[in-house]
Amino acid sequence: MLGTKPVTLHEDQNRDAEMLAHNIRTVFQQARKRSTCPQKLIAELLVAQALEQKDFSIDDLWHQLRQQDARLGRSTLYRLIEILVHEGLLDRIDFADGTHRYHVCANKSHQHLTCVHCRRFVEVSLTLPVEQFVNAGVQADFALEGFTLTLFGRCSDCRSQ
Amino acid sequence: MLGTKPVTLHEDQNRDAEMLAHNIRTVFQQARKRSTCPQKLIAELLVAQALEQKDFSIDDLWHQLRQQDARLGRSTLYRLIEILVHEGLLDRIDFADGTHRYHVCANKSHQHLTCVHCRRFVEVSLTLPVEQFVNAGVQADFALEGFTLTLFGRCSDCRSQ
DNA sequence: TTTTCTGCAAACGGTTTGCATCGCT
DNA sequence: AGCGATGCAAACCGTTTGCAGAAAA
Repeated sequence: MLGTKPVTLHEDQNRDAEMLAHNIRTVFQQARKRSTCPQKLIAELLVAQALEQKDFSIDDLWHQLRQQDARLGRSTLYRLIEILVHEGLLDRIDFADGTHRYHVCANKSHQHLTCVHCRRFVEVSLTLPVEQFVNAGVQADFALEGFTLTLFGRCSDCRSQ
Repeated sequence: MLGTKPVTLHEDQNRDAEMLAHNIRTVFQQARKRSTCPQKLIAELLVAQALEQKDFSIDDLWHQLRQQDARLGRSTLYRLIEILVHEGLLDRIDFADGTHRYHVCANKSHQHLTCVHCRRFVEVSLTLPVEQFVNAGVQADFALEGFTLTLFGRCSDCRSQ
């Protein structure tokens, strides 16, 4: 497996990472009047998370951030994360038990496949009958603004247990 | 508007209500060894909610139940609701801000249209490319067990504000 | 220096838990 | 009578808030 990936993959990843970093910085600048150390640390950490395609809880982030700055407060993290979620850079997945995890948005589709057992999830890309959605909105007298599709299943690891 | 509905509608509603009441009773009997007053009150209330096609929070239920039995405890309500959610008779809709409301399941599709402003929601029935979902599951090595589709929009009341 | 943002600690709100009591069976 | 379910109150846990102090501009 290793070595079979073309070199351009790394270049693409770098480009994506730079773009994401830029987007995060921009959103922070729009929302706040001063750029600070916590903002920088969070942006860096999220870029790393995005590269690894990992999802995370607030607590995960906080523990990692603490390793860089032991004084960074939970409330700051909540405040900054809220901004990013609101601006659509982070996506929040709610689980049936009321917990939730975040991940960096690769695109705006919000289509996920999540494991009902270990809760890991992957993004999927499906072709959906969006017109039908809009029609359903019209019939119920709703102006449609978006949608979320979550597929539930059991991943191979959790099936074999 | 009133009086235009055919008589059969009422008959259907009664039939649905009886079926639902029966289902709830059955689920309680499976899960618990004794049938009690709180179980009965909750079953009755849920049937009423289903007929009115209303969604509700735990707190809504609790306040209504209190009117019938002032001693009914919150924890009992949580415990019994959990059983019904687990058995699929109640569906829980999570909102982006971490709150959630419940409603009695009309079917197993879990397709909703929710207002981003007032959070009211209606059930919709769409024809979705389920095969595609299964394929996506196969590709990610997940055994698909179900899915949830939520459409977000703004209802007419909230648009005019 | 001014004003914004942060970190702390306390408050908050919904949910769960331990336990004595109630009430089905 | 026996034991399962309930009601109460306290614990819990993730999140939010108020405020004094730190640090951008």
